[in-house]
Amino acid sequence: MAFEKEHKILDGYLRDKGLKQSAQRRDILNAFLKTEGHMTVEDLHKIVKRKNPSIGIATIYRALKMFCECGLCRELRLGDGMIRYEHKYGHAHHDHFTCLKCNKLIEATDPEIERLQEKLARKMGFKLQGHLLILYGLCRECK
Amino acid sequence: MAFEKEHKILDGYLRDKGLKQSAQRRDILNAFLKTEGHMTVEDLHKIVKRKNPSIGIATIYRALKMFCECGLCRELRLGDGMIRYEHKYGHAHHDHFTCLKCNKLIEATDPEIERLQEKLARKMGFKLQGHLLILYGLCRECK
DNA sequence: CAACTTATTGATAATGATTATCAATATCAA
DNA sequence: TTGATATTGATAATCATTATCAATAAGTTG
Repeated sequence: MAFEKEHKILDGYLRDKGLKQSAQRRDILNAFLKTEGHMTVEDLHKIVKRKNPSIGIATIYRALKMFCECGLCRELRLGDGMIRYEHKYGHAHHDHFTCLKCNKLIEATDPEIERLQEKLARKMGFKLQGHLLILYGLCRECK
Repeated sequence: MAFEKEHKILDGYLRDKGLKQSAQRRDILNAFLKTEGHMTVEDLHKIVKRKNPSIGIATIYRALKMFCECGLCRELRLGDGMIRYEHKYGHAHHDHFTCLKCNKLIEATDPEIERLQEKLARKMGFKLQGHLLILYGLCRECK
């Protein structure tokens, strides 16, 4: 299954916090890492169930929250009432474009936009720590 | 109370859709318009209650949804689990900056960023119809 | 290895914002 | 004035997420 680096990050986090390991959490991490895209908790629950049918959904919630805390995962609130999760470790920062017709979600970045955000924040006297940018519209296929 | 223009917009919308007027909705619109900032449904409910103590919260939900449909109001999902509402009519487009310490919410815009978003979307083959940009960090007072 | 402390798990109850339902009432056109 | 129908307010339903809790597993210490 590999993913040694990611497991090492999780293990380091557990050690730092004095927490314990568990087979369930390892299974969830593997399923999370091998699944590309922007998962919902329910999506991941279904996937992990194939390997461990008795896993509870509360455990998925708990694990994803922990993965976010140790930098393996990023939370994504697109305004559809569900939190989505994507890989963070080893992935450059990016924003998102969602198609209003087919609901496709695509990653997008522009370093120039990032730079201007910094500049705007500075101009207003703020210390920028992060941002959320979602572009809405019609994708190539739907427009 | 004035706000003639905004009431005219609402009335036109009602006429177009074959809907009826109501004193409650007019009260809600006045309360909405006279309140600056980024209101939550509950905020507005409290305010309207001062004039009409028997107004139900469901009516506030319904009215705000309608105000959004006719362009008087904009919905704002900041990821804190509640939808916030702000004036849209007569207000230039703007994005938001939220302070992670004091939760202050401030409006911000940069026409250059807007332009680059258009460009980025075009480059990816998308037709841009809107965007959501929230900057997170520490404000002048908290940093 | 055994005993003990404590984190984890899975089931399920609780939460909380929003939506749907419904009978009573208000609006508006004929 | 009447009839059709939109609106209202109360409240039940929904649904994603969180909290609770007893049972179990992990890891530490003697």
